[in-house]
Amino acid sequence: MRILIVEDEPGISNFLKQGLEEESYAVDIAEEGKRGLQLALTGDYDLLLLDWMVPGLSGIEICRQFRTEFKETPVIFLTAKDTVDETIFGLQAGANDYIKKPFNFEELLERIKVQLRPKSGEHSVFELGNITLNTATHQVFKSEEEISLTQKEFALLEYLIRNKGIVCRRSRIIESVWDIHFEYNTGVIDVYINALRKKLKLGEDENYIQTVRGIGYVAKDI
Amino acid sequence: MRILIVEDEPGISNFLKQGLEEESYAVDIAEEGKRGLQLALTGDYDLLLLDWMVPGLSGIEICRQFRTEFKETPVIFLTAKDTVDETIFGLQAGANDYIKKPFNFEELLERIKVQLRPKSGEHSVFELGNITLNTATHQVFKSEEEISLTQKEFALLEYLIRNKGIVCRRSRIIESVWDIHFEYNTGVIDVYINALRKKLKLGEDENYIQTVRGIGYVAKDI
DNA sequence: TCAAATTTTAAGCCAATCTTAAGGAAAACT
DNA sequence: AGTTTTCCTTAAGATTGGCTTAAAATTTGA
Repeated sequence: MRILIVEDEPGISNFLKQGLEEESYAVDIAEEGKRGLQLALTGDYDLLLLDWMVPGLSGIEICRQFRTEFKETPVIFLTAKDTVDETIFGLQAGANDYIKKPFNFEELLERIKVQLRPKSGEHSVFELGNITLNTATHQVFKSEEEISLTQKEFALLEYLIRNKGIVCRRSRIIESVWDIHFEYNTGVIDVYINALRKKLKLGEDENYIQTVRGIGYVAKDI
Repeated sequence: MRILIVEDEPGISNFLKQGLEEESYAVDIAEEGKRGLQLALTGDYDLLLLDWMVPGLSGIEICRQFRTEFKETPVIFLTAKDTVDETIFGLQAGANDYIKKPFNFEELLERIKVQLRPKSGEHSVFELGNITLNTATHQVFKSEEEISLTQKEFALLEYLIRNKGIVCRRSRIIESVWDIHFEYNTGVIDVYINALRKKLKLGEDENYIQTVRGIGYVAKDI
């Protein structure tokens, strides 16, 4: 996996280069905007790390021009700015994620992994036992039969299936599916799990959505 | 791992408590500053989450006084304020990190893990003989077989494994796993040790959980 | 704008889990 | 050996948390 860093502070870029190379990424550095864009367009990278402010061309501008050519390659911003406005601005420019300086390297690494994950073979079709979920067409089938799910039902099922085999904690589910971060003294999850099990007509031997008492739920092929 | 939250808004603190407990931290809450400081100084916590503004004593002041006694224990500020000045002020008071409200629980969790990493050893997978315990997925395996444990069973096993080779006193166990600080004339530990041994089907030659008469228990790979 | 579909809240019920308690077994001490 | 202490084991009561349902709130679509 090849990563391009566009960053004018040698301290930061070298630190990143070393750390990422230890994780066996191939890393190039550009210290100036135009050079950065040139490399980005010609260098066949799998991911871009752009500083918000670089001499020559701003990270934003690099991202925008880069996006006209490469639609899929993920871009992560490193930024000292943290107002919501500018974040949104950055994301509109086509960035996939951003991370605030000073940042934690582990965290950056996690975000890089998240961005690279799709490339290393993510399909839009997921399976769970005899259930098929297609995120592209937004359809769910059980064996041959199509199951009609509402948005939330679909989102919940998708979350569980994407994390197949991993116990999903309630707090995570409520954050990821409902985007609620505080005060969740709510029973929505239960209601939707119930709806899913019902609509999917999970029989005795089809316990694909198991509850883990006190923690949450887990999807299993059994 | 024991965490103290000093926060006067019950909505936030309860949300945090629940979320963190699902991640198997032992959580106490103080809603008022002086009480918070008192607990912090006496409670043997591994990490403090301090709200910037709490009635009684400000988070800053709690942090400063706490630091005169405990140099190592990490402190994270929860703050609605986000100006650089105040952040620096907070960090000078001895905080290890700060996070702005409204924050994302995942992010907070990451930061907590970063702070606790040196102590906890970074990994979420622990081993004891042929037993594997994964705190991230909340699963336990013996050889290939998955063993289903309840919350308390899991917490107890985790505590013992994290302290592998170290004899764990009953009083410590009851503090860390049950969050009981006084009055431990109770037989719960015995009951749960018994349940663990049973569920893990520990045979003659698999005495991974040994009792130390008069003191407590110790986990050993043998 | 009104009706229908979806989402969320709330409450009672039930089952899993947690805790207590008590009798028996094993170890340590006299 | 007898006594005492500590631990193991079991079972029953208390508690918690999840399931289910129905109704209220919200959103969507005609």
